[in-house]
Amino acid sequence: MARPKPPTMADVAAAAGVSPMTVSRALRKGTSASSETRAKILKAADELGYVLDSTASGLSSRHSGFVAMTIPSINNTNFADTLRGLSEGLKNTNLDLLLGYTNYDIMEEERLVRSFLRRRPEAIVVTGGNHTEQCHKYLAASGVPVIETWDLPKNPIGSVVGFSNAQAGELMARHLFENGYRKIGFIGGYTQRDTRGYDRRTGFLKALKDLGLDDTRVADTGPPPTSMSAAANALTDLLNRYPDTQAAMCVSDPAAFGAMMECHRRGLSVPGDFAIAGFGADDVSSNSIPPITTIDVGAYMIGSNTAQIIKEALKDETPQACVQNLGCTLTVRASSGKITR
Amino acid sequence: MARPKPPTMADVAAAAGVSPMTVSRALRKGTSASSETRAKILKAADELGYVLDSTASGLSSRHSGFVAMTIPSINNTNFADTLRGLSEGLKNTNLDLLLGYTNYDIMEEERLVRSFLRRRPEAIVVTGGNHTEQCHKYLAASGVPVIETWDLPKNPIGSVVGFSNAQAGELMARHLFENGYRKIGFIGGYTQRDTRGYDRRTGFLKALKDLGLDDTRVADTGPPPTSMSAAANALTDLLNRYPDTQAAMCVSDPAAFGAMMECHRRGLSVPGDFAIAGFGADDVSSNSIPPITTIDVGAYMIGSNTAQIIKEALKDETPQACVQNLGCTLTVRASSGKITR
DNA sequence: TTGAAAGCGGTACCAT
DNA sequence: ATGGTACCGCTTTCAA
Repeated sequence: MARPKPPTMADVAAAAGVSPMTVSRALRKGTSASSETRAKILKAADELGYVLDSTASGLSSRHSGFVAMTIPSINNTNFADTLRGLSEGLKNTNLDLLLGYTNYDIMEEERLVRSFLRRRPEAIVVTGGNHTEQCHKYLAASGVPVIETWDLPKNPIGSVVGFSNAQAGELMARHLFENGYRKIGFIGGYTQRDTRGYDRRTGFLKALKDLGLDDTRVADTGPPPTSMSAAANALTDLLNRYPDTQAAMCVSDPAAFGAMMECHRRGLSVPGDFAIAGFGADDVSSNSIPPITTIDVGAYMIGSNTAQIIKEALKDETPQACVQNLGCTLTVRASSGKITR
Repeated sequence: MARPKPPTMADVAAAAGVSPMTVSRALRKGTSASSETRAKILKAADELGYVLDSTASGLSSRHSGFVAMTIPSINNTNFADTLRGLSEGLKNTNLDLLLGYTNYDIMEEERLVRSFLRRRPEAIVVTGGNHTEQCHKYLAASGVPVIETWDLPKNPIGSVVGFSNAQAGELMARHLFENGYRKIGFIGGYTQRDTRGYDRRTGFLKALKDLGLDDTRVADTGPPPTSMSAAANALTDLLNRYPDTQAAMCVSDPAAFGAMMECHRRGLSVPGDFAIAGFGADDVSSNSIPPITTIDVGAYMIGSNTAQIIKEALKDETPQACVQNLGCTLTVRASSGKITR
């Protein structure tokens, strides 16, 4: 492509009648430069349409000025909240936040992490604690602060801001039990591609077993992200196989909504005939009729705490990795009211 | 921070007993290198934990190897679909896709675009056609292919893959009219922050006026993204001010869902007592009860066509900017069934 | 406050 | 197939 070469600092310097070094200083703040010279330089830069090349400045200064973050999906209230927390937490820094999306695929995550690390981010935030072996190696050897989120990995690479997905599942199982349900199923989370959903399911089923209940009432929803209609189909499947099931936890709130709508279409009232619970404190769970019992994981705080860790790490000579288990809380709503049968 | 300096190509070269130049070639494909040497080099690189510095290689080769994309929100099915289309369309290239999110704020977009352009992307994709003056200047002068999406800007900067949001609004107004509704409102889209939502509203109201109807029945929902509960409140507000309103279009499907739930809570059946329509062909609109009439904008295709344009542009000596109006289609569902009163 | 020189870590180009 | 050299565009460092 024979596109015109963008102007360089030398071009600006020539136009302003100063040395490139002076331009470099004038364009940054906190550096010594007479306001007169600076004005002249800014004018020249503007006229030329000059844009600083951070490829070059990064190479020279050894500061890329950005934080990398991988997210599984960009259609998810939860990750959106985490991103907001992180983004707002980094507002008062000079760090840009660049995102890459993995589509819930750890192979894709590996590719993405590799290409991020080549660009030498100041820190890297990943969603989840399950990575390919190679990806784990990359991160561990990267030399930059690594923060794993939304999970509690067994072998943390660096810092962690998360919660136990298994515990979230357990929490919900016990809630349904306490409300009188005994024949309880789980919808979604089969595939190991979404490790966090899988962990929730595992924790949920283990709790059922510990409570002496049947832990085989499971319906799959295909690969994540779980669509509402996939969850609706899974509910049908569950009821076909276990017609006496009284309640189900779904891997996410949108899934729970999909399943609940299927209940309604089948003439089952919720929770009168069938109780539903979700995960994630999504907008849809508080607005649906009935509102859906869910688990709130403090997604925003995951982000803001992560920002804090990054800022500390970049300040410190020898940053300490820290592991934060933020826990999660049950939000009880009408969809899982006490059993009446 | 006194972090250890990562190994460089020279380190790998020394370890493998070859010149840096040979390492450079061995690490790329499609270059001449004996398989024996290459193996030796790869081994050395792996042992040292070497990761190519694309800051440096980009500076030298003048190829950053990434496409930048700005998105307003990462909690939105529509943008997620566009991203998937773009991402899959770029799979067979060596281009990474890096995302930045603007939170529906064109000032934030300006900052983001500036920092993206400093990193010299191979192309830049922006959502929307409304930018700050400065941002427009940056993009126009960037020298890289610019693709504006999800809109039909009056002064395109480069290529465009979008549709007319105003036309989408008009389409829906005419549909409601044809189904017998005469007292019709609009929920959301007040703020100019979300230009696309604003355009839909403007087109909708203009069509009402052209049809000889009252075009003042508007309820605001605050800044985007419009939450379900904000839309529910707006519905209440609309009915308080115009109790005889028969139908409303909402700025998005989640908003429509929120408004519809509010109808149900107030004992209004949909569409019997009040008709609802949305925008965006979101999952929630096809799964809710009743399903919601919406407008499908072919979000995935916006992404895949954009990928195509990028590939063409990077191949060509003199890339041609192209403007694609993909249009949008009405999807009629039960929530806006023919008026019965 | 300003400038000159050196180099950040790679690749293009030209030799061998 | 491999190596040497210049240089990408900027900042660091040192000197004036």
